[in-house]
Amino acid sequence: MNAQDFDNSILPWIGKTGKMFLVFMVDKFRHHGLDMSVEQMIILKILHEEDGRPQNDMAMVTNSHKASLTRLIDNMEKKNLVARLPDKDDKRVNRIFLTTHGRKFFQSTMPILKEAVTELQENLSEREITDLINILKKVQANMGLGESDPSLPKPCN
Amino acid sequence: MNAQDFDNSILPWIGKTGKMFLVFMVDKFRHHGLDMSVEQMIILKILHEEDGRPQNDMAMVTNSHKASLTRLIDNMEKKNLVARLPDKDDKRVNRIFLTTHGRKFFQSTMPILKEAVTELQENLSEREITDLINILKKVQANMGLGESDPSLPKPCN
DNA sequence: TTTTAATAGTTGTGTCTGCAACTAATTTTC
DNA sequence: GAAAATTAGTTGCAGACACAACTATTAAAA
Repeated sequence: MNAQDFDNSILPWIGKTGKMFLVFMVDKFRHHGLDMSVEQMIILKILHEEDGRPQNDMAMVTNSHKASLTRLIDNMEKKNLVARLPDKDDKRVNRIFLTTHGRKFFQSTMPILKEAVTELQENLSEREITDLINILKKVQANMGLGESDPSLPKPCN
Repeated sequence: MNAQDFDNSILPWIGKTGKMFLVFMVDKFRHHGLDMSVEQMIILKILHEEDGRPQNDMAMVTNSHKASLTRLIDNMEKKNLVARLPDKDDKRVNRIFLTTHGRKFFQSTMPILKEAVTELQENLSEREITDLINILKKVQANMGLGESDPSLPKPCN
């Protein structure tokens, strides 16, 4: 394993593209005057599709630690984007709901997301887009296998 | 822009793969008993290729804010992986050098990186690997263009 | 040359992240 | 039914991140 092999592998490209993506998105939000992180956007999107999900579900879907979700939801509650409501049947469970403001806010960001998609995919053919997604699915599967190792602490706990 | 369009774009795939990658790498380091973050590994790799780079250079290369580099290098100095040495000609500049321990440590992680590459690329053909890298290059170029907008605060300042 | 501008780096503040340890509630097991 | 194990969530602690404001040094402009 020399430097050449490493640079010709997908590892550094996956890593750098992911990092650049986060910067790209935050810059885009800021440029439109939105005080919004990518993580908060993901939460809004999930709730927009299925409101009232348990907090623990959100941790699973977002590949985050449950403790991270606690703080993220805390901050979003402060901004009046979401609200915690205790589950009626299971008192341990917090269900997260979009507030009216949160729903309106998310809808107002749709044009920005659309703009981001357009810019990201500029100069990419339809074929390249589907190829990229399919290959990334394989890469995700490769990374996901490790989670099934029972000797390791599982994420999202 | 509906949910379907969004999910069929590369945006969520880039984002999720990037996040999974960070978790994957940290888990791998931890599994081998290494207290090491991806960011620290990148710094070690850069210095291994070109020792004594100015701190500001490192911020540019790693797409990080210079303030982030300050703390990252702080932590790596505490672990005796790198050392700051002031530039002789320009007293503003800190040059970062690998310590003997840092160099040895980085070399000991090479097998782990090799293992990570192998796992990431499992079930991927040579063609898919080169395709993925080439498409990601285009995506990076698409994200990089925004940086040239003079009205925006530039990163790495 | 003296003032002004640009550059490198640090520090304060706040967000997102994970891990470990904890509480409270629910299941399982005995 | 009571004890033990599991689950959901919070909190303390710490690493990594960005932005703004700051110091110190160097370069450019007047």
